[in-house]
Amino acid sequence: MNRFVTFTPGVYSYRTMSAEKRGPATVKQVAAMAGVSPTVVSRVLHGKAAGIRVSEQTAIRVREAAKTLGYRRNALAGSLRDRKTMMLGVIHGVDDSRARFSGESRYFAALMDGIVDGAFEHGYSVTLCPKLQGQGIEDAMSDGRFDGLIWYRSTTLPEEKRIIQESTLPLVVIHDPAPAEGGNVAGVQCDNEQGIGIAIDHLLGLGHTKIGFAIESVYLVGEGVLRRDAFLAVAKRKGIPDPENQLVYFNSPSELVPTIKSKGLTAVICWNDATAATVLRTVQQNGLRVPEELSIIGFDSTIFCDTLTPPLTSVAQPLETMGMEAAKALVGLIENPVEKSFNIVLPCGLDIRGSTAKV
Amino acid sequence: MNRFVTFTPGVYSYRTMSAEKRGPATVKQVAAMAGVSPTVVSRVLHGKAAGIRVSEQTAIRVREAAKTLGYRRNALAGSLRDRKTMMLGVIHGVDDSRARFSGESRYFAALMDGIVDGAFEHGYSVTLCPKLQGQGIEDAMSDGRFDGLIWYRSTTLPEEKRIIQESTLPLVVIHDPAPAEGGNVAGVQCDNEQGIGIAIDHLLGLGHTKIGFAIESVYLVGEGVLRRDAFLAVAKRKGIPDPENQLVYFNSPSELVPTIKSKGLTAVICWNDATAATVLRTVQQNGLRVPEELSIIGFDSTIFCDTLTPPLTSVAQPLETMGMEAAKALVGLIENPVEKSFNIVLPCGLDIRGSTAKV
DNA sequence: TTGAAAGCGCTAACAT
DNA sequence: ATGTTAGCGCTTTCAA
Repeated sequence: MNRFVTFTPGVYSYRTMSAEKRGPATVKQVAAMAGVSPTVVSRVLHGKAAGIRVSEQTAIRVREAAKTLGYRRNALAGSLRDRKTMMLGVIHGVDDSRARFSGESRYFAALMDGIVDGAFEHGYSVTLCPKLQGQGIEDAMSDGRFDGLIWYRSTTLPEEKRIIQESTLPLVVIHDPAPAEGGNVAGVQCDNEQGIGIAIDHLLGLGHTKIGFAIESVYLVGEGVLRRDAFLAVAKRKGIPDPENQLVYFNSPSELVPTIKSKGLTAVICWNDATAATVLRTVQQNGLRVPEELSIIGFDSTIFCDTLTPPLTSVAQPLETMGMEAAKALVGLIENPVEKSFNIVLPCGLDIRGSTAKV
Repeated sequence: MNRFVTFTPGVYSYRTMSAEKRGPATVKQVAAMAGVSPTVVSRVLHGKAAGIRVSEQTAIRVREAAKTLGYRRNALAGSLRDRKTMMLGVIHGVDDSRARFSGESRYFAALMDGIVDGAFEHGYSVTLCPKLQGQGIEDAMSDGRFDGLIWYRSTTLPEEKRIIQESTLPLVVIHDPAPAEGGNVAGVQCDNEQGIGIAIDHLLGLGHTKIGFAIESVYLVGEGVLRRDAFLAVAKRKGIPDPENQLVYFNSPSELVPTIKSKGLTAVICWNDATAATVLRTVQQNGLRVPEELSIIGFDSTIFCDTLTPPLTSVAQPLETMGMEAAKALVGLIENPVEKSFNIVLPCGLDIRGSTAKV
């Protein structure tokens, strides 16, 4: 029995198919109206130009029917069949809350601008997934909705490492390096060492030699450790004597001024802007003038650098570029899977504001 | 013939089904392993507690098989069948380019924070759709991927009005009112009249009576018109004489100072922050001191208000709230469609900075 | 309590 | 050049 009851050539009984269909017309309906099979409709409307093999006459009838019926391709059905959704998922849990676009830090906003630009350029949509709503990352990884995932994270839990390694989906991790094991994962990071390097160069150029690196002990994980190690490596390379002794670890701001004075520092690089703001406020409260008596450099160049007095000189991550590269790398992994994971490391800039001066 | 070759009870020959399956296991595979039909698996794993009707024994076997196989529900397949995706689309074309998260204006960033919070709260994901990549809004409306759409727009083309009216999908328009005709559409706007109202009250409180409203002629469309009309209405209501004559339309900044002086204005409300910045710069260049000789108020309270000298007093839209309300309204329309369109109008605040002072 | 069948909309593979 | 079949993974009848 012919399932397409309306196929009798020339007889357009498509109206009988389903008087009250919600939503847009389907290939089946267009086929009925044009008096052809759904296959032909699919070929005319979506087939790659190469192997269409449909008579021009038929094609015209099909296109007309499609137009009349207001046909739109159902992307969901196509995706299910082709296992291709043209959607990238962004997981953006940071600790226990989601990253925010607005607020003190332009971090996530700039990153997303890059991601979206990169994705759109290749025709992919970008979806923000609720991480904490029962939809864990492992669900997002395997519920079929995404061709690939971007994971913006600031901490590395062991549990997460495992998930990343076992991912079956192309994955880009922003901030952390991709795990050495496991394929089809890319990492995108800024070059902490180079970033600390330009900060130190800037200070050396201003005549400083007693340059410290400040970080709350509690932040000695993840990025904090990376930047501290970067400081040690670069300082050593630049010939700064005994950099280990220039480290300013602290638990409470009250420890800052004594430590800075006892080490005789004239400049402090802080592991991020928030810490720099703390240092700035604290030393000022203790009567030290910035930048006259102490130069301070932050890291991240968040938007509130401008709101401090004096405005904070800070190392700037190329956030938008990082987002863009992440999206591009992900599209690459999707379209050309690779065996080995790899990392993309991007150079930082230095936004010189008012918190640094000649010694 | 039994399609489920492995159904012989107790015989777990699921391995024969498909030795090399990419991606996660399916209900079929779990069924084979547990020695039941896919129907039962679906019922155990996803069925609403009410009508499950499966023996506890079987249920346990199914759950174990699911765990062993690492089963994950394929959201795509479910969505296709149920016509429910739990995804909201965000169209954010502004003129010819997409809205940006970072940059001078926190506009879109704050809006998105609200949208995402609102959506996540109800378990919906949020997808940013490329508007200009051949995927017009009409495609997004009917490709089956979204349960509803949020359209963030700053201009109103007639063509777009038509699309909105004819939308078959629940739709929320941010910025413009929902068209009177056509159902299941909501509009979200800030209360321009109330916003202008608090600006005027602030100025009246400072002793000003010669209060103008400035806008480039070219912006006398959409929101610009709404705010001008709001100014006229409020000014009239507050008893400011002849408000029509306090309007400062201009094509070039050079027209500003002569107009302001000829009208004898002591304060100017500008239709948005960018225009306010132009007015500020121009009058200062002409030797007028702000706020001593002229008070200036902007509209939108964008982040660069703080970077001007003096910092700009400005009417603030409740952007995050607007986004949140938009998402909630959309979820409402999805889950409980309404016949008539409606609008949500939210009150503005006034961020008082340094550009206003006693007359 | 459990299973078979059917179909969401699409298209590649295989006829004709 | 065009049509039939089958199946992506899921779940809701309906039947046993």
